[in-house]
Amino acid sequence: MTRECILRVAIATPLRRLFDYLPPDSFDIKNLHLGIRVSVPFGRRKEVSGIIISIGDTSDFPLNKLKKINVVIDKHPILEKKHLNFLIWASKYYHYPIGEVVFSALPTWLRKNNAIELFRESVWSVTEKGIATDPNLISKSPKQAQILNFIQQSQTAVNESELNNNYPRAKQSLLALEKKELITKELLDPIEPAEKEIKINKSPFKLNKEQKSAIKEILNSLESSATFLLDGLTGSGKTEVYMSVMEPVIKAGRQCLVLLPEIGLTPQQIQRFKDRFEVDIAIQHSGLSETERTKHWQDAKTGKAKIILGTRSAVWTPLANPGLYIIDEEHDLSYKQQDSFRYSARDMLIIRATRDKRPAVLGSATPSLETLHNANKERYQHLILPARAGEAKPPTHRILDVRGKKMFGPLSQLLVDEIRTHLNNKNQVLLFLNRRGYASHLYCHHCGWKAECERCELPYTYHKYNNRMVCHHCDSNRRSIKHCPECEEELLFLGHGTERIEEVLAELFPKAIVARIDRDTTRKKNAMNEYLEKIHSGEIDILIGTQMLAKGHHFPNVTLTGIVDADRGLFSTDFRASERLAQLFMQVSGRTGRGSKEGTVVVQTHNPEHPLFKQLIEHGYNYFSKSLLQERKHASLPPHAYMAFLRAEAHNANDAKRFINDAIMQLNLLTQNALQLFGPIPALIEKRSGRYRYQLIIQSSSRKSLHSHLDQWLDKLDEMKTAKKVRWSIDIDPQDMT
DNA sequence: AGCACGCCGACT
DNA sequence: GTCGGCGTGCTC
Repeated sequence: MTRECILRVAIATPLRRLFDYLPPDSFDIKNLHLGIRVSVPFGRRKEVSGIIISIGDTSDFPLNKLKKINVVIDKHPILEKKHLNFLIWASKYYHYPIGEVVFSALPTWLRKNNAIELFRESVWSVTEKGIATDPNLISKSPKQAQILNFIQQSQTAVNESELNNNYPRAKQSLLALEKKELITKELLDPIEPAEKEIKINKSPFKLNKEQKSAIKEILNSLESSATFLLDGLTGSGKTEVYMSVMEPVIKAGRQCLVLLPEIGLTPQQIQRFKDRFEVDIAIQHSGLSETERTKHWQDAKTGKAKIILGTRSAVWTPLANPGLYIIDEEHDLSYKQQDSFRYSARDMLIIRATRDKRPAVLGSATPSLETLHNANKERYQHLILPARAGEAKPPTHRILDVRGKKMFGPLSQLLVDEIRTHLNNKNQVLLFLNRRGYASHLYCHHCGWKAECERCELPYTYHKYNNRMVCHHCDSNRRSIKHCPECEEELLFLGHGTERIEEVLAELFPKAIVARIDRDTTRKKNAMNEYLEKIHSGEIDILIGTQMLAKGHHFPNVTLTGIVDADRGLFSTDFRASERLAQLFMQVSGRTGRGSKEGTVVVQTHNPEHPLFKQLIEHGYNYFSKSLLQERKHASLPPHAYMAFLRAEAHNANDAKRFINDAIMQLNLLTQNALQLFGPIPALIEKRSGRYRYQLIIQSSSRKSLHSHLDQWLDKLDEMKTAKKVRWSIDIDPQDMT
């Protein structure tokens, strides 16, 4: 019997399985390795890219029906075995199709069929015709003229990345010039550059005792897979600890993967790392061009880059020589992908570190309950940084009971008086309201008509600056109306947004310079940075902001922070709402006051007796989180239980409900009712973009029993008739009920 | 997800 | 008569 060579290939398709292929004719089997990309025929498609996941000599599929691989694309694995195994693990853990997972770990450029093995940088030089051409004669296109001039002036060929840095979106102009035969392109050989000398600059800060001892603890574990929770307020010097630990790791030739929240990966933050470490830094950022991203990805894979800095998806970047894994603000929601492949970058980072026998450091001032639970169980080492001596004093908190008090729109008389005092003392004020726009509802007092988004059946938010009604759930918007379409009476506003505060302040404090910072005012590219500069220079008196202002920034001249509406989220049906509110409360409180200036945080509420405020203010986040963990324990909720959601959406609510009910039946058959099931329950926002959404909560006290039957169950779901009418997905360790 | 096959409505 | 609508079925 001849031994067949069967290649099991992952293909980017929603099917949760591998596909078996035969090697191409007259191909030396020795050159086939795991992690190599191949082009294969797939269904009716002739050329689809896949990655070899395993090689064997048997197939469950009839041998005579196996197809042959068209072309082997790579000589060397594009994903190393170790990394591939990690991806396979992730695919199994999240019960998500292996092909999708494996391909999501590649930069888009390499996901496609014929991409070359190593990214080769383009260099441009002038042709003879180009030398003879006066750039000023290309008068129609000033940009082309500038670029041609630049290349002419250069002694040698110019790197495309340099041109891109000097001239944003230079590519088009380059191609145009190439077409005119004025310049020509060459591809640089991917020569391994001589190992760059590692230069690390001194920290401008002096470390305190706690920082030093935290650094020592982590450094003692560099060869182990210990996980650390670095627990410290903003301004307690977490980043200094990260950098101090990175230093010896990089000196030893190892790499550091650093994850930051989506809004934390700012140019300033990147610069901080660049100032300290003069080494290759690979940045994984959505703002980068595809070629740059591919280049950074490859620098990480070859080990050239010593630091990999990125948001959620950077957790999939391959590393040649991992040394340390860091995740800042580990509680941040942006680390959980909320669609398609719903992974948690924090959890994946810890798994990677463990598999690599390298330490992971999770930083946060307001750790998630999951992480605190693990720290309490001593699975993680809890390192606490107190606020810096001589720096920010903890702010004073005050609850403003606004029941029955005079209101100026969203602001109470009490708050207005506070603002006035602080402005008179030449200090800045920050007002926090997590709602954009002018009014959250637009309704008719006469007949009760409400302006609603038809697709979501939720009220439109009125935005005054552009006179539009915007659905904050699906982003659809339309021109606003003044009069009721039913009875022609004038429409009224209900509920306040940041725009409204701006308006009220303009009346009450006509001389104060007010800046409103939300997604509407920072849409333009550099707007946020311009605002930040003005705030730091003291040009601005009052800042109004949404969530955007709650994280990452620090405003030393702000002495008063007002939480305008603390009541929202106090009584939500989502069991995580109070955790979130507490985190937000702490984050907002941590924005202010440094040095001599003391900060005050005031909270406007109609529920001054609520234990959340009392516990947070009197005992702090740590104490509060302990009592939350107790509650979760009594209620058997995460982290004291393990959860998965089956989510389904359909145009017809009954289709979604019927699907969930069928799914429940199937699961109970498989597990003999061993799992706790709750459903079908409508999603927090039941209808979104025209689809009704229902979910099934699957819960168990054991992770193993939760996962053990899911694969079989999902196969059953694929076959169900009712599944055809819905879009469904599985969410492991779900983070919110939306 | 793609992609093709297939069976019914309004048009060059 | 055909172009094209999106239901259904399949992918080694």
